Amino acid sequence: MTIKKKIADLLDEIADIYEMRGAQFKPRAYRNAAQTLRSLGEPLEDIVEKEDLRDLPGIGESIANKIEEYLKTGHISKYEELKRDMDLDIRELTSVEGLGPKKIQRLHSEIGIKSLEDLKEAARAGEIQDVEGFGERTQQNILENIAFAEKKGDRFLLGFVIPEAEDLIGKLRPYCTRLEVAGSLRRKRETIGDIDIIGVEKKGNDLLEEFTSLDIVDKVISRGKKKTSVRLHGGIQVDLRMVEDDQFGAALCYFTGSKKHNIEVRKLAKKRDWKLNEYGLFHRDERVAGETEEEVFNKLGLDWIPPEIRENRGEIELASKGGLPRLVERGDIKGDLQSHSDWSDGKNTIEEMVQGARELWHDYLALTDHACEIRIAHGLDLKRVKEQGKEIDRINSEIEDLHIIHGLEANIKKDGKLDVGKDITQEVDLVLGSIHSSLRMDRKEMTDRMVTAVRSGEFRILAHPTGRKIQERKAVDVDLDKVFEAASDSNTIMEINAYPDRLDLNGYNVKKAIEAGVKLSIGTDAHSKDHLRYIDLGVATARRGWAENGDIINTMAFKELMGYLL
DNA sequence: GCCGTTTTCGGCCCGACTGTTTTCAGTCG
Repeated sequence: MTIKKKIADLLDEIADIYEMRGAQFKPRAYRNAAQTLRSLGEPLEDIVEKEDLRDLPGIGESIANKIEEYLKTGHISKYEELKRDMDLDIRELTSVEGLGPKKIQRLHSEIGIKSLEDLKEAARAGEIQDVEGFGERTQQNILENIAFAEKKGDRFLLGFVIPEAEDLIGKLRPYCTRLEVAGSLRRKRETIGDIDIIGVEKKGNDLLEEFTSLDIVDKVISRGKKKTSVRLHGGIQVDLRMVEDDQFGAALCYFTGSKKHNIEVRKLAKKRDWKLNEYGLFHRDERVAGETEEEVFNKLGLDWIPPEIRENRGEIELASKGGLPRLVERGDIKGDLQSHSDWSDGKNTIEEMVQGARELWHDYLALTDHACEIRIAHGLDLKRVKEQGKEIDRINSEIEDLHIIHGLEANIKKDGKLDVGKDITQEVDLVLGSIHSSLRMDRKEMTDRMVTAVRSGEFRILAHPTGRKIQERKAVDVDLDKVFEAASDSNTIMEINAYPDRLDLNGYNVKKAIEAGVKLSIGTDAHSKDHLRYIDLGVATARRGWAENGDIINTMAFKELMGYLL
C-alpha cells in the first residue's frame, strides 16, 4: 500500500471516530482530505518536496501537520490518542455494508460490540434486533454482509471488470432505449470500485425487474425507482440509475465524474448563474441542456471531453479553448509490440498467436520471448533464438495479412547491462529491456541502473518501466523524470504494458513521458492468444495519459515502424 | 477542520434508499 493510501485510511478512521462521537463537520473535513490524498497522481513524497501540503484542497494547517508527522515518524499521535479511548475495531466494523459510525456506536454502547467476531455472535444469537433502531431485517442483512466483509478485497482490476460489464450491458440492452457505463469504468481507471450504469427504460419493459433477476446477480442490495444496486457473483457491486431520456446526457456526465472534474464543470455553470446536476443544466427552473453530454458541455462553452481525461488536470481549460488533444483510438493501433509464445513461457504456439492477432485485425505482432545467456525461466539461448528466427521466417512467408516481428525480451542486470550479448540481440529485429530482479534497490541506485540501461542503446523499448503489479507489488523506487530524459536523449521507447495487473507506465506517467518528448509503445505482454485482447487496456491507458497518434509507435504502418525501430 | 470575487466567521453537497418508526436517521455514493 502506498503511503498516501495509508494516511488516507488513517484520516478516514479519524473521521469515523469523530462521527461516532456526534461531530458533524470535522468528519467531513477529514474525509475530504483523505479523498484529496487518494486522488493525487504523484507519490506523496514527491509532492512534499515540491510544494506545501496546505495548498492542496481540503488540507489545512491541522491535517497537514498530521500528514507531516506521519511522514516523519510513521504515526499520527492524534489518531493514537483517539484510538486509546476506543476499545473497538472501527475499520473492521465499517467494512460491513450498511454499518456506519452511528450504528456501530449504538451497538457498542448497548450490547458491547467491539469486533466483527462480536457482531457475528450477536447477530446469530438474535441480540441485534432488540437494539433500538435495529430490527429483524437489519440483523439479517448484517449476518449476510459480514460474510462478504470478511473476504472482500479492495477494488477490482479494470481488465477483470470490463468483460463483466460488457456481459451485463448485453443482457440489459433489449430493455433500454439508451444504456451506458459511467463511473471510473468509463474513465478506464486501473482499478474499479463498482460498476455504474445509466439507462433509459424502453416503454413496456420492467428494466428494474429484469436487472435484479439476472442469473449473474448474487444479492439485491437496494431497489428503488431511480437507483438499484446489486452484487454480482464475482463480488462486484453494480449500481443502475434509471433516468428520463432528456436527462441521460446530464446523468452520464454526473456519474462519469471524476468528482473533481464535476466540481470544476459545475463552477462554470454557476458562473453563468446556471445549475448543473444529474438531471440537467438549468437556468432557474428552465432546462438548458441534458439530453446528451455534448449538449451539456457545449452550452458551458466546452468541447466534449473524453471520459479518460476527466480528472481535472487541465482538460477543462483546454476544452474551453478548443485545444483538447485528439486522443489515440483503438482503430489507430496496427499491432502489438510485446508477446510470448511457447518458445519461452507462453502457452500458445507461434501460429496460434498469429491467429489471435489476426482476429484483432493487427497488421503486425512482435514476438518477444525471453532470452538469456544462462537458460533460466525458459529463456532462449543463441541456438534457440536462431531456430526461432527461421521458424518465424517460414511462417511470415506463408501468411500475407500479418507480419511477425522477431523480437526478444532481455533482463536488465543490476549494473544496467543486458544479460544477453550482441551475438544474440543482433539475431532479432526488436529488443525489449526490462527489470525482473533486484527490484528493491534504493532510489539512487535504481535510477542509475535504469538510466545506464536506457542510454546504453542495447535495446529499443524499456518494457514495463516501473515493475509495479497493481494491488500486489509497488513500483520500483526510481526517478522517472531522469529515465524519461535519458529516453528522450537516446530515442529509447517507453512501453505501456497492457497486461491487466501491470498497466505500466500508468496514465499519469504516460503524460509525463510525452511531455518529456518520449515515444511510447503498447505491448500486451500476452502469454496466450487470449491475452492479446488486452491491447484495449493499453489504448485506454495511453488515452488516460493524453496520448495522441504521434506519441504511440503502434500507430505506424509496418514498414514505417521497422524503419523507425532499426 | 477547511475555506473564502458571499474572506477571518459561519457556513459546510445532496439525493436515493432502507428500515424502523409514523416523519426520519443513517448509510452510501
